[in-house]
Amino acid sequence: MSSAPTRKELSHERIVNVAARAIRRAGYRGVGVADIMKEAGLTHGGFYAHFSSRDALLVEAMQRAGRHNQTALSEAMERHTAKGSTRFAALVRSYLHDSNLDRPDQGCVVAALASEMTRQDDAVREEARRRVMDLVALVNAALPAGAEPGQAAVVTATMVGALQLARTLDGKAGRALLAQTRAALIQRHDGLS
Amino acid sequence: MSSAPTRKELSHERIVNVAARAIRRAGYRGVGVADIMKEAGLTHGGFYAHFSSRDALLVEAMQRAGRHNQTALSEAMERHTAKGSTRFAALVRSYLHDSNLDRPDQGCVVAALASEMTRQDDAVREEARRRVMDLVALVNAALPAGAEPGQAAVVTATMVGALQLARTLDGKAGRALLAQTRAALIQRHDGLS
DNA sequence: CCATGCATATGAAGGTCATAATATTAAGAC
DNA sequence: GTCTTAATATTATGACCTTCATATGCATGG
Repeated sequence: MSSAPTRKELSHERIVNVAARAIRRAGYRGVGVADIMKEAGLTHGGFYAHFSSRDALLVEAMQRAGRHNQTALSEAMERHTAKGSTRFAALVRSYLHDSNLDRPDQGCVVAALASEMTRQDDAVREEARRRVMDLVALVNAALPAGAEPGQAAVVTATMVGALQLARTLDGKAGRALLAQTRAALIQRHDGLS
Repeated sequence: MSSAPTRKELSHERIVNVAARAIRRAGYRGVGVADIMKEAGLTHGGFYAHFSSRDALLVEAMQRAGRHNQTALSEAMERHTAKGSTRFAALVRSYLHDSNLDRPDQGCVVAALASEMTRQDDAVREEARRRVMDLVALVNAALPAGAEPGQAAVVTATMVGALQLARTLDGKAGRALLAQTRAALIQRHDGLS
């Protein structure tokens, strides 16, 4: 299975990776099947040899995006804890980094799609729920020991909301909002800066 | 102007009110011109006698929804401060009330559309920015005197994110997240309760 | 009270773009 | 060299935004 990826599996991977970026950049409905296939170097005709429906692709794309987010945040935590920062501060600084303002296609999939999630049908919605729960779990694991239960959900909501509002406001105001949110979260849950 | 509304003005009002609910329920792209006109008791043909484009309607609809939100929150604050609650606690309890889980078309327009705002073109995006700024201003006015500058933005982000995440999670988990967020915000910024 | 004229709404149609399905061609394995 | 896999090209079907010619209805003046 993993030893020799067939040509079809390689194409499948490419399509999913392209879609994982596309939905974060343009939303669930922002990019069509034809565009995604084209960006993956294929034509749209063969799409249904890979996925049973457009929604099936969306589910895989969200999964892929979520996995990328988790590894990126985990790596950021490893990197900065080595430099004396706490895991939580590293998480907050990475999640709310200014670079995420311009590149939603590489940022958190939950923040990129949150307000559209409730409008998808069952399979996509279910995957969206998992993405939210995984993100809360990651935040919870990064919180200093002894934090009250439920704080992880509140922190997650704050980060998701802040990223969205900062993207809606223009550059300067957006960066200010991100900075305020970073400072508030780190001060509140870490004590130190 | 305001003394005798013409027939056209009445129709216009109906269309905008319908659209203000529709975009919060289904998203910017979720409902077509024909659907909105139908729900307003008209046919889609005459749409462009009222609005120069679909986007022009979206701008007015967001404005309308925002105004409704502001008055609803203001009224909730008036009502509950009379019963001994602080303005801020009343705001948080109203914004994050459980009833908003099932009725996004009556809740905050920012929470309903935040992740889609960055993908609209100029006019709609500009109005979206105003909606965010107005919401932050409302929160700021409700914060106890002496709050640090910038706290309003963080509180707003928390409320917006919490409502979105709670809607994505199912009923029970969603209500739990809302409750945790209400408690955290009120305890943090009010001291009491 | 009726007729006239403008304001307003109707319903059909054009054009674009989307998902989905199918037939055909190209490529690779045994 | 045949057989299977995979991608291409084409088509069917249907939404949706927008425009336009036509019809309707309300208000105002005679």
